[in-house]
Amino acid sequence: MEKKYDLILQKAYESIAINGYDGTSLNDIAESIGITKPAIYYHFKSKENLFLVLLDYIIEEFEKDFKKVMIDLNKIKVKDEYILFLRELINEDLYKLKKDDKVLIVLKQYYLLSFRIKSVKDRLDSLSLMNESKYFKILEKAYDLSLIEKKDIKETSIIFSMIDSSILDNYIENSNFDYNKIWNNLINKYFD
Amino acid sequence: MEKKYDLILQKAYESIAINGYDGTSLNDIAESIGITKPAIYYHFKSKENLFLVLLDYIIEEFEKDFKKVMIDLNKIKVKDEYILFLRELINEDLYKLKKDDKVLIVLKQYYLLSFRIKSVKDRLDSLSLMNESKYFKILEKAYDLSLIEKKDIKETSIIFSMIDSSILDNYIENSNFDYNKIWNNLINKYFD
Amino acid sequence: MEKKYDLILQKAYESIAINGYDGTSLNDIAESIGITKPAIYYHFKSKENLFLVLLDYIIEEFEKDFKKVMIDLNKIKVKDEYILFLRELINEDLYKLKKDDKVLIVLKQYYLLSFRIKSVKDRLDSLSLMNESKYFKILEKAYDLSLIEKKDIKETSIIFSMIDSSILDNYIENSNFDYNKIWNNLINKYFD
Amino acid sequence: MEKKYDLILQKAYESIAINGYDGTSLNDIAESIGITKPAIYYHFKSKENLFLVLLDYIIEEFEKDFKKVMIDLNKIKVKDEYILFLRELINEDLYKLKKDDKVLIVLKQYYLLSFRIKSVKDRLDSLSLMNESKYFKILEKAYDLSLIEKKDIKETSIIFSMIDSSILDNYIENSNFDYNKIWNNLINKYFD
DNA sequence: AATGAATGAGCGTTCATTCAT
DNA sequence: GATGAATGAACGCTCATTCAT
Repeated sequence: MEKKYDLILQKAYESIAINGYDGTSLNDIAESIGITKPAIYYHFKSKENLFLVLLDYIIEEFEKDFKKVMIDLNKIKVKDEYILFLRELINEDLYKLKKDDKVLIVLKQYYLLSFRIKSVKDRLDSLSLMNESKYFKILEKAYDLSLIEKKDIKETSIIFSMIDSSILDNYIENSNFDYNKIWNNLINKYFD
Repeated sequence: MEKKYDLILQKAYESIAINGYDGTSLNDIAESIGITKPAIYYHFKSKENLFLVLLDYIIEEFEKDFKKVMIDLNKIKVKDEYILFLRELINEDLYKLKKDDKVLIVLKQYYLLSFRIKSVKDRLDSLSLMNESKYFKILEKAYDLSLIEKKDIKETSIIFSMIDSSILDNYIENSNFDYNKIWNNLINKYFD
Repeated sequence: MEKKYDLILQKAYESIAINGYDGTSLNDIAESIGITKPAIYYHFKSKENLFLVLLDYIIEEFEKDFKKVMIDLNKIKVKDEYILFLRELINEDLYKLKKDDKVLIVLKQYYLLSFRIKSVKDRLDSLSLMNESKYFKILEKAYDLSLIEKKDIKETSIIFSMIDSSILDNYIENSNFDYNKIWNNLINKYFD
Repeated sequence: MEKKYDLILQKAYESIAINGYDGTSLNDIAESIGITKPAIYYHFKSKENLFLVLLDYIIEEFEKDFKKVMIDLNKIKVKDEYILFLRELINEDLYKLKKDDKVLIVLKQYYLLSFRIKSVKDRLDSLSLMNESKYFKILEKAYDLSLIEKKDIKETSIIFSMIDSSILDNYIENSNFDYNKIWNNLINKYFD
C-alpha cells in the first residue's frame, strides 16, 4: 500500500519542479508510474491535497535539519568552534542540495502557488519563520560568546540568512560558483 | 488605437503575478477588459508571444534604470558622495517597488517558465548579466576611490547584489521590514 | 464494452463520406451517438488516430476479398471456367457496393487526405499495390490457359483494372448504369 | 482591379489542390498574396462564391478543349486520319496535364465537395455530360467511317472514355507510366 | 479598392474529477 | 486497491464574416 503512494508523491515532486503546479497533470503522474488516474484518487482526495501532503513532507525535512543544527550549535563552547561551525554551515546546505537539486525550485513553485492557495501560504510562512529563527539563534550564540553586540544580533542574522539562501540560489544556476569565497568573506568581515 | 493592445498587456501582467503563466487564461484576460478571445489574437500571435512581448517591456524598464544608475555613478568624485550614492541605491529600488509591487513576483513567474520556454530563458539570462554587471561597476568605482582593494571587487559586488535583491524580496512580503538598517549595516561593515 | 468504440468508428465512416475529414467534427460524432467529445478521446488518441484505425478496418476488408478472389482463381482449370469467373468478378464487386455504397467515396476522401498525412498515404499505397497485383495474377492465369500471350499480361491487366474501377465509380453515381454490357464487351474483345 | 482578383483565384486553386476546401482558409490566401482578409470579400461574396467562380473558370477551359477536339474531329475523312487522331488524343490531354498538374486533383476536391454543396454538384454534372458526349461523338465518327457498328457506339465510347481518364489519373501518380502502350493496345483491339 | 479591429461559432485537445464495478 | 468509462469545463487557437473608415 505504501509503495504506490510514495511513487505518486515522488513523481509529483519531479514534475512540479519542471512543469509547475498547473503544468503538472495527474494523467502524466499516473501514466509514468504505470497506474490509472482514479488510482491517485484512492490515495489522495484531490490534486491540491496531493501537493499539500507533498509540501508537508518537504517541510518535515527542513525541520529535521533545523533540529540537527540546533543540537550542533548548543555544543559550541569557544570562538574557534563557532567560526568553524559557521564556515561549515553553508557546506552542509550545499551537500543536501547536491543530493537533491530540485528542492529549491520546488519551493519556489510552492511560493508562487501560495498567492492562490491559502493553505500553501500558511505552510510556507511557518517554514519562513523557522528559517529566520535559525539564524537568529545562531547569532545569539555569537553574542553569548561575546563575538557581537546584543543590538547587532537581529540585523546580522538577517544578513547571514540572506547570503546563505542567495548562495544556494546561485548554486543551482551555476554549480561552479565559488560560494566559499563569498561566505568566508562575510564571516571575516563580521567576526574579525 | 493602441488602447486595447496596452490593456491586454496590462491585464496579462496582473494575472501572471497571481495565477502564473499556465493559470492565466486568455479568456479571462479578454473578458475582464471587455473584448473576446480572438481579439487578443488580432494583437498577438499566440499566448506565448503575448507574454514574451510583456517580458520585453519589463526588461526595457530595467535597462533604463541600469543606465540611469550608471550615469549617477560616473558623476561621483569623492568617498562621501560614493557612500551617499550607495545608501540611496536601495531607496530608489524600493521606490519603484512601491509604485509597482508586482514586478518581482512576475519575474519569478517568468523564471519558472524559463525551464520550459527557451526564449524566456534567454531574456532572463541577459537580465541577469546586466544585474551582475551593475554591482560590479559600482564596486569598481569603490576601488577607483581607493575604498576597497582590487582583489575584493568581485566578491563584494556579489554580496551587495545578494543583499539588495534579498531586501527587495523581503519587502514584498512585509512592507514594514526595516531594510535601511540592514543596508546601512552592510555599508558600514564594508566601508569603514 | 466494445459498443461505443464501434459506434464511433461507424459514425466517423458515415461522416467522412459526406463531409470529408476536415468537415467531420468530433463534436458531431459524439453528439450523434449520445456521448461527449472527451469520451472519444478515451477510445482514440486523436482525430487522426481515429481515422487511421477506421482506414485499417476498411483495408482489412479489401484484403479479405483479395484472398477470396485468389482462391477462386486457383481453382480454374479450363477456358470456359475462366471466362465465367471474369464475367462474375464485376458482379461480386458491385454486390458489395450495393451493401455499402459509401466505401469508394470514403476511399476518395482518404486519397485526398493522403497529400497531407503520410501514414494515410502509406496505407493507400499498399492498397493500391494489392489492387494492381490482383489483376496481374488474374491475367497471368489467362496466359497459363494460353488465352493471351505473355507479353500482353501487363497491359491487359491494367486495362481490365481500369475498367473495373471506372465501372464501380460510375455505379455510385448512377445505379441504372448497365455495367454488364461494358464488362462483357471488354471480355469479348480480349478473349475471342 | 483585375490583378488581385486573379491572384486570389490562382492561390485558391493551388490551395484547394493540396488542402481541400475545408483545409483552405481565406486567411492563408490573403496572407500569401499580401492582402488582408476583408479584401477578398471586396471581390467575392463568400468563400463558397469564390470557389464557385473558380470552378466556372476551370469548366470553361474544358469547354474550350471540347470545342477544339470537335473541330479536329470534323475534318477527318478516312480511317488512317481517324486512327491518328485517336492516338494523338491522349497525348494532347497529357500535354495539358504537364503544364498544370493540379487540375485533376482540384476536380476531385470539387467532386467530394459536391456531396455538400448543390451548386458544385450541378456544375460537375454538366462537365460530366460534356465528357460523355465527347467520346460519343468521337465513336459516332468511327461509325460514319464504317469502322464500327452502330450498336457498338455507346459501349465503345464509354470504354475509351474510362481508359482515357484512368490513364490521366495514373499519370499524376506516376509520370513514368507508359500510357501510350495502354492506349494503343486498346485502339488496336477495337479498330483492327 | 482596401484595412483595422473585432466577433460568434467552433475546432481538437486536455483537465480534474466521478462512479460503478 | 484499483480500473474502465465517462463527464463538464476549460483551454489555446482558427474560422468565415462584418463593418466603420
